[in-house]
Amino acid sequence: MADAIDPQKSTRDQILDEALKCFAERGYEGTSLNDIAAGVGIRRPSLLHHFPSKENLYENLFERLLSDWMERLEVSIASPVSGWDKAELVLRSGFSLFADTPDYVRIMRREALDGGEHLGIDLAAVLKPLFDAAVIYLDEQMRAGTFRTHDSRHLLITGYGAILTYFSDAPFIDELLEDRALTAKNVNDHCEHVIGFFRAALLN
Amino acid sequence: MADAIDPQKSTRDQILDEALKCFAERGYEGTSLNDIAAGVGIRRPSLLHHFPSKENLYENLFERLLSDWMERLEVSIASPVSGWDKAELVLRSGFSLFADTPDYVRIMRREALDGGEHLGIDLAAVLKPLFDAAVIYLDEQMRAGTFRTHDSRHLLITGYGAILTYFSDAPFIDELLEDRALTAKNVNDHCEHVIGFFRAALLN
DNA sequence: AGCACTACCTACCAGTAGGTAGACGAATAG
DNA sequence: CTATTCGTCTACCTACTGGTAGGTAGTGCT
Repeated sequence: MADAIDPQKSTRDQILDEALKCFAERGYEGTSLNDIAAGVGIRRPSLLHHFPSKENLYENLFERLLSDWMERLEVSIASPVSGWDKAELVLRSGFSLFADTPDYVRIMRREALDGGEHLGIDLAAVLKPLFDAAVIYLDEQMRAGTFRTHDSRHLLITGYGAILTYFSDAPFIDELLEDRALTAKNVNDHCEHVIGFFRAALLN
Repeated sequence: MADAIDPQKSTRDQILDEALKCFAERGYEGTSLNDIAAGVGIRRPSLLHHFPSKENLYENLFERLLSDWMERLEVSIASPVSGWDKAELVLRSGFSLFADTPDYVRIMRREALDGGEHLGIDLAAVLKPLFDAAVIYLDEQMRAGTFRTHDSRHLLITGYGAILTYFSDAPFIDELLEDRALTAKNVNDHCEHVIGFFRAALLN
């Protein structure tokens, strides 16, 4: 059952990796510390030597997730392009971010579904500044006539759902497509589709 | 902790109602039979008198969900309108369906996230015929020039994500909107937004 | 009255959960 | 060379899980 995990990695990082995989696949309640420990090749008490509790492990994982994401997203958000190019850049960087970390997407999704019960962190509170900044940006573009008029908040929620779902619900989409959703080709196809769809909806 | 549940309802139906609520809120693993029984106001063994096992209870719930949905969706799918009117009708009936049963949406979402592990039913297999029919319909419209050209399968996945997310992730969206996502007004706003967005993307 | 049936109960079972205590061995520092 | 620290282990704890056993009211039929 133990995976071929890079033996150079510290046990702590191996635990975080394995926990990411398990929590993404089976959720917080569906994952036992024994599952994670077994995946790493140690016993549960040894795991608890590195993280004082299941909840603490989960929170560490989630903090790493959020800081990774924020870091990568802020780079593209801060870029100097404007108008549609900016929207496209953010969409593309979101796609590559999620394609690199589909397990993060699933955990994040589970957390949004639960309303963030397992966390000391308030997920929505962390993302809200980004949301608000995006609302302001979209409203400016619409006022300037660069984008067609939509309700910017609902537009963002639509985009959030459209993009994240492809990664979070990959096992389900596999069956609809009769193919692995997360192959490079399929991810790219979906990315191009979403960008084309948004362009058609936003540009005249 | 016991809710004000209509005392006329049979115990069996009260159990199904409470189970729906619990599974939607906390997931399959996160819900214990004690939780459900307590919500109904009976003990766990009495619950197990009505359903032989947790899994059986869950499957009963899910079968009711799927048959309700299929029944309501097929009515609008079978309607004689065509072109954009048909797409709009299906979108609207989907919205009213989901708005009526947001707990169903959350359970369904959890199932899609897990890949359907708790079920004898294969969720994707049930929905695939609808998916395939919709692909054929969209391809026809695009070939006829009624709709702009998109990848119809990815379009459907985008729509699936955009619509379901609003209901499944309602607790999270509450915080982004700083308002209850599932008020009649907000649901209606989101519905109008999504329809407007799809119209802009599909029609010239 | 006698019987079967429903719906509930308390008490219990084996199994597993997260978490703790304390021992062991290896490495390391003084 | 000793003392300490680190990471791991086995053995254990309590709480809770899904599920079972057996019993008991109440209902309605014969």
